Amino acid sequence: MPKTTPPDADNSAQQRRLQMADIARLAGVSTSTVSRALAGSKLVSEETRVRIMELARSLKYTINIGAQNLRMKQNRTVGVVIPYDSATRQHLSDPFFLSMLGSLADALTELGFDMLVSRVDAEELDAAAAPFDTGRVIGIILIGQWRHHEQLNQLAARHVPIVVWGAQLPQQLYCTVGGDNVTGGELAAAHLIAQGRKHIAFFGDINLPEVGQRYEGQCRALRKAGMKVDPALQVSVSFLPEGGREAVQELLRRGVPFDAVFAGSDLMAMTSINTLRQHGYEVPGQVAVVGYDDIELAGYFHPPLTTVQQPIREAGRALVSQLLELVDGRPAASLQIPTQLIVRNSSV
Amino acid sequence: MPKTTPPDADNSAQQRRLQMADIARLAGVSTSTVSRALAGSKLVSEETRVRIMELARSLKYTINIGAQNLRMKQNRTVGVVIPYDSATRQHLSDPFFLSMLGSLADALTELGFDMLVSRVDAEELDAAAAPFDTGRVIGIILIGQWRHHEQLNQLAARHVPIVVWGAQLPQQLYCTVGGDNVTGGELAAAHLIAQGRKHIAFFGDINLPEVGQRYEGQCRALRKAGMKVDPALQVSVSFLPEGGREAVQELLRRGVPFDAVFAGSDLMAMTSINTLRQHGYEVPGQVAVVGYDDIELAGYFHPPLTTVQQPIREAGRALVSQLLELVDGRPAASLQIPTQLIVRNSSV
DNA sequence: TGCTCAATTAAATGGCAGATCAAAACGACA
DNA sequence: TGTCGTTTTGATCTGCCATTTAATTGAGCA
Repeated sequence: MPKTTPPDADNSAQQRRLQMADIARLAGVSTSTVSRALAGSKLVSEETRVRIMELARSLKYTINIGAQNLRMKQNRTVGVVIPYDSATRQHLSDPFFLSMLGSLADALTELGFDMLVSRVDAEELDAAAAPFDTGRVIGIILIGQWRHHEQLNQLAARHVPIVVWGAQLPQQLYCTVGGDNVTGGELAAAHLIAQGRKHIAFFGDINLPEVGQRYEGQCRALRKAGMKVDPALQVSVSFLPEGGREAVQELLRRGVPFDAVFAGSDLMAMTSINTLRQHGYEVPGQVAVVGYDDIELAGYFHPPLTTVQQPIREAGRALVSQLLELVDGRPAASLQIPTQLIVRNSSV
Repeated sequence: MPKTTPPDADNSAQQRRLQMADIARLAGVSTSTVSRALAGSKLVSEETRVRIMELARSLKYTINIGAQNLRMKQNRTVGVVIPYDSATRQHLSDPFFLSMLGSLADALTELGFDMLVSRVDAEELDAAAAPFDTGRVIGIILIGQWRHHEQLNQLAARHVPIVVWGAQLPQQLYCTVGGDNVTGGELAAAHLIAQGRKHIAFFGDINLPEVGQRYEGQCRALRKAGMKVDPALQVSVSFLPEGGREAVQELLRRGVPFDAVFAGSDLMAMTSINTLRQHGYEVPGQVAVVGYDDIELAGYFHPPLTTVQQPIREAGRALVSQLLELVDGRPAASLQIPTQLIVRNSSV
């Protein structure tokens, strides 16, 4: 090959990103001065600082964060990891998780942090730490604990700063932030009992810590009311949208009488209602239904859905603040955020 | 506990991130060799490469991506920006946008890219380029064009690699990927006409490019059927969930007879149906309703919603591939992805 | 002239990659 | 045994883009 690519004039000229040295040259000062000026240091005179800042703004110059991070050994990016179930391919689809993502985005933006989102196979949660291991983020917020308690413990043992949205469990080394699922479940069931319902079914996979606690809450409410817990009324189904349909069908197959359903998520409640209707049941007339999460659509559903509201806004903030504690090397206690029953028409 | 934390030098030792030099020392080789080994260069023997890689893995060492990016002038992070309307505070809430986020996450993950998510005030779209200007991402995908055509043009003129989800507009300097809104609207309206509906209302802010095109599609279908377009049947309301309710109320106030509604989004269709029902209208008996987007819940609504399906999966992939074209300095044509009418019960 | 204080600069640093050159190990072959 | 060639590794130095420390300059003042 006689010639290689043109030496300079090429596309580098048209596109090369400005760097501090360029600003320095154009301003007739050294890079040190530019650096200090842009950082607002008192070591430069007011006059030159203003001059440099204006020049930078007019040229749309911004400091290269990567280089800055390298030099300062700091970083203002937080990793948000959403595990997905490789078996069911349950992706970023449940509206609740997506709302949580939004809430985190708000909380992080407010504090000037960036949000690096990634999805990992729930079976290989080790990979969740990758953005941390490679130095891209200062810590990880994981949405959805599922049943991977052990793997999460391992991450925490490795000193990966990580905060998990989910339930508190015994022997837990990592920090969780979650709603008060037991109370939430109790509120929901107590409400149904107060409405005179006698046979309250529970839909949801009670092996998942959060769902299990909600069921525990229901059982507590039943006991308090002097009613007995009937295992035949508990149907374990996945979190997938079809879950509701499957649960209703399974319940009908069992032939157990029921007059109320407490579903582990709003999505499940909605599909349950639809399926119940297809089978000729009236909601709430014959079967009262209560969901969980209070996703945005809950109020717009037909009938408007009674549900336990998850404190999304506070959750986002709490997750972030606990993570920052960990990042700073302080211990971060797990938090439980109060939940609230929102009564709408699906249960009264 | 009598003793405080163990004495020796170590939480610095335990906490300091390993770097290449450490691995080199532990492996008894030079950093050059480590670098070459981890990069898979042929200049190291198979044997030492394996040895070094195993050592690295056992120590959970990973190359510092920031430093690597700086050195190699490369980067595998893409920015995804969601504008929000500061007036209405419409946040990351419409399920459609959230699904899009999920789809992008998939498409990017598949190609080994990271996703940096941020939200910016729609009135200050300049800020959308910040993650690019600061070198954190190689380009920007913007979800939601709204009415900020001009600002987007400016960004493109600045050579910010940016791809926008939205409608193609005249004199557009930036690349868009979007559904075929005109055809989508036409399909929806033609379907309603075929069902014998005579007075089809349209709900949605037609100043938004995408919505405007959907309305245009409806008008085209009407004209083709020899029906005339009645402006009184077009109700401009925001994309907020309450939009549906407001639109129904406004339409009733106008006193125009109608027997069908084509709503600009599924969310709006759902709230419209609810409001119609409250006012004593049967859906689809008296009023047929068609939505737009085919969000996950559409099929689980009551009645299951007829809607125009947005090609989310393809959209995510297309957005990414066009962005990568731009990043590589090639021009990227705007794309329109075909849409499809999903007929369910709300309209038949 | 000597000295202090403020403003600025030169130079080192951060963690890694790549290029170059030198050194060493190894085998082959005369 | 000595020479040559090949393969593998080491040492060094520079560049990426910024920050920071120590050094330098200039002005003001006794």
